[in-house]
Amino acid sequence: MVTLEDVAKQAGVSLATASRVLNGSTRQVGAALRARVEQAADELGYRANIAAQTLARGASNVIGIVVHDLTDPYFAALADGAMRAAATEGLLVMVGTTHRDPEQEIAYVATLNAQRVRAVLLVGSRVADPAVTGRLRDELARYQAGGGRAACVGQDLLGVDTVAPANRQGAAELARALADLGHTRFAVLAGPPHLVTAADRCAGFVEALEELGLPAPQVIHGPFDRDGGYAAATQAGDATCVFAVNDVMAVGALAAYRERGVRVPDDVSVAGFDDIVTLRDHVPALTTVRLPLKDMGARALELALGEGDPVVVEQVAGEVVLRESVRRMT
Amino acid sequence: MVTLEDVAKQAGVSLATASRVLNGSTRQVGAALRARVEQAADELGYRANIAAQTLARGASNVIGIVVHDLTDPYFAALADGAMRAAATEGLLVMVGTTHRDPEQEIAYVATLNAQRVRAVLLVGSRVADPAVTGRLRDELARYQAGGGRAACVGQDLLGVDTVAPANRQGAAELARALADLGHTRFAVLAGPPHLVTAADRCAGFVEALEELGLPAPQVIHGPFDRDGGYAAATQAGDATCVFAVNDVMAVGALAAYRERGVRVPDDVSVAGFDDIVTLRDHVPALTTVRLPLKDMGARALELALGEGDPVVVEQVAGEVVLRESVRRMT
DNA sequence: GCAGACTTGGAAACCGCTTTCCTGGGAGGT
DNA sequence: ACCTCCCAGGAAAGCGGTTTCCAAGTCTGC
Repeated sequence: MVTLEDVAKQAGVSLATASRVLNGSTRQVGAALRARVEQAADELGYRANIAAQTLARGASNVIGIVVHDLTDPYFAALADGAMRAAATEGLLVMVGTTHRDPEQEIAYVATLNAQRVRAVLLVGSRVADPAVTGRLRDELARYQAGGGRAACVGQDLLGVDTVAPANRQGAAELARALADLGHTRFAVLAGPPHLVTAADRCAGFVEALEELGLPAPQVIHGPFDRDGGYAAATQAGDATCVFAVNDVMAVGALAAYRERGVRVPDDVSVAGFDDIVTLRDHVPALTTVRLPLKDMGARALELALGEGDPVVVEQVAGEVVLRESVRRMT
Repeated sequence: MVTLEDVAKQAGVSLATASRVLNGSTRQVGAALRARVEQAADELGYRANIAAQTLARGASNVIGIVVHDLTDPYFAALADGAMRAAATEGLLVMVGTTHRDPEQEIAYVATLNAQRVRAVLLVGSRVADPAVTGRLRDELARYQAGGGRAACVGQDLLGVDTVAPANRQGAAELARALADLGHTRFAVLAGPPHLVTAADRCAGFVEALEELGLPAPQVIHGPFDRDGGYAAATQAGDATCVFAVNDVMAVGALAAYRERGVRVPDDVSVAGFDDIVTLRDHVPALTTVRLPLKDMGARALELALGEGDPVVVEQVAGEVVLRESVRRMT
């Protein structure tokens, strides 16, 4: 590989001058030398070694993003938002997928720490297990002790800047909207009990129904994905309206109903949560709670990059979007 | 940050010994010292500085993946496949999204080169513009001249190892399958004319029809995305069967028909290409050509990591999947 | 009990770049 | 004309590791 020294030699200047010309500096370099250096670099096809720069400068321009699964459009949208924001800041992005394995998440934070990345973004829902969360917090603390910055999208469980969707409120609003339509018997496809996002959405929904004086819904736990929604839907009893705690599960539920000849929304209404863009053409169109995922990703990056010493927790409100997957009763 | 020197000092050993204990080496270290070093590292919370390691070792364990758009499930699946493969190799992944801007793609390759990444994967369709492709090739050549490895998923345009979906054949098979169902009047929602993937799929389809002695289809160009499919569908004439060159466009087309009250497949049949997983619950279920996207991503990484000096180009066959979005005529 | 072969630990060179510090020369002030 | 100040250019000291090369010790075999 061509090094800066090669360029300097070819241009007949010192290393320092070559560095100042090519890799940015506050110092001026005379026009003549500048031209010679640039020409030499061009002829030789010089590319600065970023590892060396990072080492010398003591700061890198890489950020790390940790998500569960890139093929899940929810994470893809969040990651995309963060990546676009990173690009405008001239930052490079390292992406890690954990496939929901907390150990992987911890390992990834350690690695990003080793990379001395400028910031790390933890995206997605975490389990409430204090042992695992504790170790993740330790690893993050270690990273932050070394000057690293971190932010997270999801719950405020980690003691870092957080962009938190207002899961409880969103679910509660949805519940009220559905009750407004005349529904009284509900089921919740609630996802895993220990997953905080899922639990919050479920709780918000249940509480809102309680406040309205409606009977408690049937709560069915299961995996947080499409197949989980599918399976849970087959267990739902005589509810007139089913709330899946995320859109992907709702789609699974719709598939289950379709296969069994249960008409949506005629026989049963279905609602989800997130408003995944890829699903906007789904039939029937899904009633859901819209979250501004891209903005949330971008905002998380902003928080991570910011100086703010006190830990910031931003609630992001969702917006209930009624579509054809629910019907008015009576 | 805690450095190796801090650890060595705390353990009362030399830098060399500490390095050998903590960061892997062929050399043995005595059990007593080893234990002291490990304890010191643990107490101090030492994390090796990867930038320094990369510099010293002259090799990094990072690979770069360049995709157009992570929120497009096609790229997400490909990237996911590659990332899973990378994880099993213990490699870190740097992901860049270009949003279809060729300049960004070139810039990203330059940056990955500067990072001295082990390999770079270019994923996705490229435009046929020789000027742009030439510059990308130059940048890649420069990278490879420095010992870098590259592979690409898409067309064999770059002179690097390539995993290429058999677009022509897949489209041709699809055409024959549709003709078998009795269709004779076709339209192709063909995407941008200069996009090689789109052009190949269109050409394969058109040629197959020609071979069958059927009339040439109406070819409608437009963007390669959902809205492109939507717009193109509104321009389709009296075809009984519409082929969108990718699934996302097909979904757009289905949306357009739905809005206009055109029934699919009763009034018109629709087929796509890719078999995007997220769309498997779409209604009506989409007839398409299945591509093993995850495997392709993984395979591309394998090729990039491999030693093989001669450039490998692997064709990956697609499989026609007939679903309810098409009907039998007669 | 001793020469020679292996091991183990440490000193120091090196990876490629940034940046501080120093030097010499030209500009500006009086 | 002299002195100061400023600025462009270069030498060299890091940044945090790895690895080569030595030296000293430990084992073996006879």
